[in-house]
Amino acid sequence: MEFKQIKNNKVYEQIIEQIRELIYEGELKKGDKLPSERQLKKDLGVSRASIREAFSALEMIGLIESRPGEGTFIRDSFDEDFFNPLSLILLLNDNVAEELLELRRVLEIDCVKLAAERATAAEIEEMQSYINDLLSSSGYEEESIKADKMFHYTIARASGNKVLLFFMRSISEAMDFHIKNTRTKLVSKEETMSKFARQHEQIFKSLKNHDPEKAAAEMRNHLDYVEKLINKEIEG
Amino acid sequence: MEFKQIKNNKVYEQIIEQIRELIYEGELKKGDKLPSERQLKKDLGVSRASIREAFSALEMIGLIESRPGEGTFIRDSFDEDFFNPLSLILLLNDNVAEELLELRRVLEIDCVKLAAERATAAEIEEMQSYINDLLSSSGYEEESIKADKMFHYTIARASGNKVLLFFMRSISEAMDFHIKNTRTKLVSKEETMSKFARQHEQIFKSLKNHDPEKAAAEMRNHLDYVEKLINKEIEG
DNA sequence: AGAGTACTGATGGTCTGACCATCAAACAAT
DNA sequence: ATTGTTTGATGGTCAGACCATCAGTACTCT
Repeated sequence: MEFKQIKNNKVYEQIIEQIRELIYEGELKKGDKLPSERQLKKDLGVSRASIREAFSALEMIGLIESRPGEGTFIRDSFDEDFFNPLSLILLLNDNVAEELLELRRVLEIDCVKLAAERATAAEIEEMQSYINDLLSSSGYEEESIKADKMFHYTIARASGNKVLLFFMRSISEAMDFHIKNTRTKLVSKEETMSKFARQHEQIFKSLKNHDPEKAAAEMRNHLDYVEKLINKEIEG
Repeated sequence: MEFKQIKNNKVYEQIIEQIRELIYEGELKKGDKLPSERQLKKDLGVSRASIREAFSALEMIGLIESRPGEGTFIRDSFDEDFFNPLSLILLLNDNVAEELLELRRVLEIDCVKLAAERATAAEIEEMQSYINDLLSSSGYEEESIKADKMFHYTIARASGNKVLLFFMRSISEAMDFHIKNTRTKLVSKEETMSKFARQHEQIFKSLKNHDPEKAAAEMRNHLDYVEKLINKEIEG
């Protein structure tokens, strides 16, 4: 005898499933407008409440966007600034700080290789400005942190791989909470920041010369230093 | 003059925000039971509908789980089998197939390095079994695909980095849709499968000997071959 | 005493109908 | 041509109701 697992899907999950399939089949594309809640209520034979549960879930993951008075639309890009739920989930796991550090390391090194091959003139110019920011902002914690993050972020963007960029951002966001205090302590030291700035410059030079291996080596060096500091700070 | 952006957060978003903060502060941990919807309704002064919208969103991303008659709980692990919303978002982007391939390449190579260092005896044994499956399942498409996927999946798990495993799964799921048909065509050829099996064996040997660099090289070789086939299939 | 049964209360799941705020478009007034 | 006004559709929120499910509890029967 063989029994099939009985799955008592909730209504809102079935609604999501249908929308999902429409996306797979290409019937729903970026920017498309979904039917109104009241229309869907008729079409699907369910209550508006269930539809709204489905919509809020889809909005949470950044797939759709509801605008009062207008309607509900499929988002046209996922690289905009929306809350990334991944970081929330990562929060709940133990030892996740170490794993995040490890993963960031491998991703960032691959990232800088790709960036060295593909970075455009505009992106290189942008990186230069963040290096300048870091040099001139010594003493101002917030500005320093921002300049540091933006430098790395721009590298990720210059990799030309949006999925990679998305992953890097998820990791970065998650790390912000796990290592928040540590980060502030690190950057508050004048000496550390000037060393960061110099390392960034080294990475940047290799990027500018489109030398992937050199850039990777410099990034490795930079991350070694960062991780050493973090470990020292964590362990006391 | 400087104006601040007015943000009229929806009620359900504010509820999520509060839960989020409770997690950050450590007041909510894995397996914890949330207050009932009716209790939260009183505490927060909102309707049950809004609370349910918040909950369905949190359930979508796999953070919580609602069980009728019992209550709502924080999930105790995110590596179980829940629908991964990331793959849905990735579907909407153009050229994402190429980016996924590129990203999988770099991640999988780093993955196999870590796995070579850390794989346990049990995991190595598991890999061996999937290699045997692949050898013995020639001709049966479904079994071959499963054996192939499980081999790679086990490597990801053996890396010991759960976040990395999570990312690999997201990529794998997303790729399944973008390259679904292609995959089936690839595996249907007897010749291809036997070659896959041999390459898996090479990777496995290096893993067993805990030789990261060799394993990475073999993986690179394997992925080169796979990507060559995929490109050939896509272009005609 | 032990095992099974029935009741009860709490919980999530769903639906209905209502009211509000917002927006776009058509229209009216200047 | 610009500025208000109206109107209808839409999303946002709420209250109240009913159901199915589950965990105890009290009860019954042996």
